Amino acid sequence: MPELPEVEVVKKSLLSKIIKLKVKKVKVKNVNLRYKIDKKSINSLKNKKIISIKRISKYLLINFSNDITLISHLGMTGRFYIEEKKKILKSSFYYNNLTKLRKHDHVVFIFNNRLKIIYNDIRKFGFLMIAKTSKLKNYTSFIKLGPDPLKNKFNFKYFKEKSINKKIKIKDLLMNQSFVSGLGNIYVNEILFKSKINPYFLASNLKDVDIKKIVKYTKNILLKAIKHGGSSIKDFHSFDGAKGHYQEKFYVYGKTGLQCSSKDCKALISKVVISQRATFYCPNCQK
DNA sequence: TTCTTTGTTCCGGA
DNA sequence: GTCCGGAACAAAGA
Repeated sequence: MPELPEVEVVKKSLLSKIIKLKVKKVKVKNVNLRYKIDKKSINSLKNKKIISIKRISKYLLINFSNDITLISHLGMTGRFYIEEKKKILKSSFYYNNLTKLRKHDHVVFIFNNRLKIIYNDIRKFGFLMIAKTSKLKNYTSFIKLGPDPLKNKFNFKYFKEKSINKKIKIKDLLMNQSFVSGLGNIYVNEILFKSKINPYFLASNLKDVDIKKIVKYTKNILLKAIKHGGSSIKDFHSFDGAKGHYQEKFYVYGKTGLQCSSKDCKALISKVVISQRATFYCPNCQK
């Protein structure tokens, strides 16, 4: 389930492989993702060069020449993978052969050096969309996003001001993308565990010291996850098929009934549901 | 067949 | 008008 660290890892992989390449062809096998793919607009990528690749929250932005940007959100199970040329094939065969596609491959981008990038999405909750680079700031999904948790703007002062009147559970606040953008269920569970705060605790009741801990561990955990290539649970693999390894560092996510990892704590990790999301915590450490 | 999974949006009540 | 909780939605696998 791609959250900020996973999207950042995908961004870095894409940067290392396709920056400055030119699109030779786009093949759309299935238009029915979260939002229907507009074939005409996605075909406008043909002969355009990749200028830069960025991440906003959990969105991936691939900027092409001629003011075109491909916006992508991986949803639950979206991923990009790479297929490099293995042997010399007749180009007509190479560019048209779709028989080798795997199940749930939906879109194939073929570049001028014959490299292929394939978008695969089992649940089809992700999407690909074309926008004008110069108009990205007007894109409605971006307008309401809160600060990126890794940026300086996400700090104690911001958190305090925004949470002081929020009579909602701290877990719900961290999950709210207009408060801070990029966190998802997995990392919020982990952040609250490290901060020793109960997920049900009301945001307005947090003490300064609690807020400082949350801000610190948010950045800390995300950076560590990025360093480990993200978390490969369910369907996330990085670009070249390699898995991320941060899931091996989880303290509470998916650890129901296992002993808490804190020193000298014998409590078992609880699983409850908050806002229809699985929530894991240590009832002893997170009071 | 039913349940689980996630981010986002919408609706109703306070 | 604002805030908050809950439900709905997308699709597929176990």
